[in-house]
Amino acid sequence: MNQQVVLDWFDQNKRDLPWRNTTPWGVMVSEFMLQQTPVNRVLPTWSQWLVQWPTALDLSLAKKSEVITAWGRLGYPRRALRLYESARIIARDFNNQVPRALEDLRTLPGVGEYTAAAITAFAFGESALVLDVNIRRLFARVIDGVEHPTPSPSQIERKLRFELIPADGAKWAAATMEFGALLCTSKNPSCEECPWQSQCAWRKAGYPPTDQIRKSQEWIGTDRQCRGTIVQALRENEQLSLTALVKMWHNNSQIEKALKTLIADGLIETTGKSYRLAD
DNA sequence: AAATCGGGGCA
DNA sequence: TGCCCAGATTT
Repeated sequence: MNQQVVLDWFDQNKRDLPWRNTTPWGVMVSEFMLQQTPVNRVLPTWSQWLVQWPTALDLSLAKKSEVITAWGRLGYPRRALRLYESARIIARDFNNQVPRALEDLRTLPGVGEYTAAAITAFAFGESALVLDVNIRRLFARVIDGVEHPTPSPSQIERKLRFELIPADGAKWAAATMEFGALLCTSKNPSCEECPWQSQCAWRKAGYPPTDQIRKSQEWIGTDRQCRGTIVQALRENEQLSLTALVKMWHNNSQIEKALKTLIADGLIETTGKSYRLAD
């Protein structure tokens, strides 16, 4: 994969979002608001929020009723209360500075795997495995050849996406996210404008709809069938990469389980990068 | 894994 | 109505 294509596209087409140039606290507020709420609806509320409470300490001194009111119509107001509680913790335990360490971020209420990685990348400019719905959909299409990603990322998906991160991991996260949000959209993607259209696996496959793959377990098949598919593929090929195996089955978590059991049973072995039949 | 968030907006 | 949205948490 040529990562530079997306990085160049990002330089030319990125939106001028206010949280691209702000404090770590500003980034953290944006990430809370953007959890399941579209960018355009967050914009005005975010600007007003940072004028009212420029730092975590400022928010920690507010009343709960003020916080709920300022959240406006963003939805899921429990996010506002988690941000409020996180602000109090940051003010009390972190000297009013958003913590840099991933493990510290994860202790804050409302900061899950995605948000911790996003703050690492967007607030501190450090490389992190950022997997939001936009990025996951982009890779599902270009690499895996399916329309939609699975409901939640598996260990194998994390590993494969981690291996794609180039030197500037923070820019990579922003660029792929913007790409998914503006071009590789969930509905009506702009494939004709996509710089990756010639190598997109989903396009090559004829844009098959994958709602059934995503939502129906029966369509995928049993764990036993998954193991059989892997073994048969390894009989026909000397060795296969994880990418190749995932393409074959499309259900990452099931592949992951099947590979573990096959290794435990001594049927296959791995070098870390590829798999082959055991002697 | 699946439901829930005492959600909201748009086609 | 159904789908989508820079997810997190609980059971």
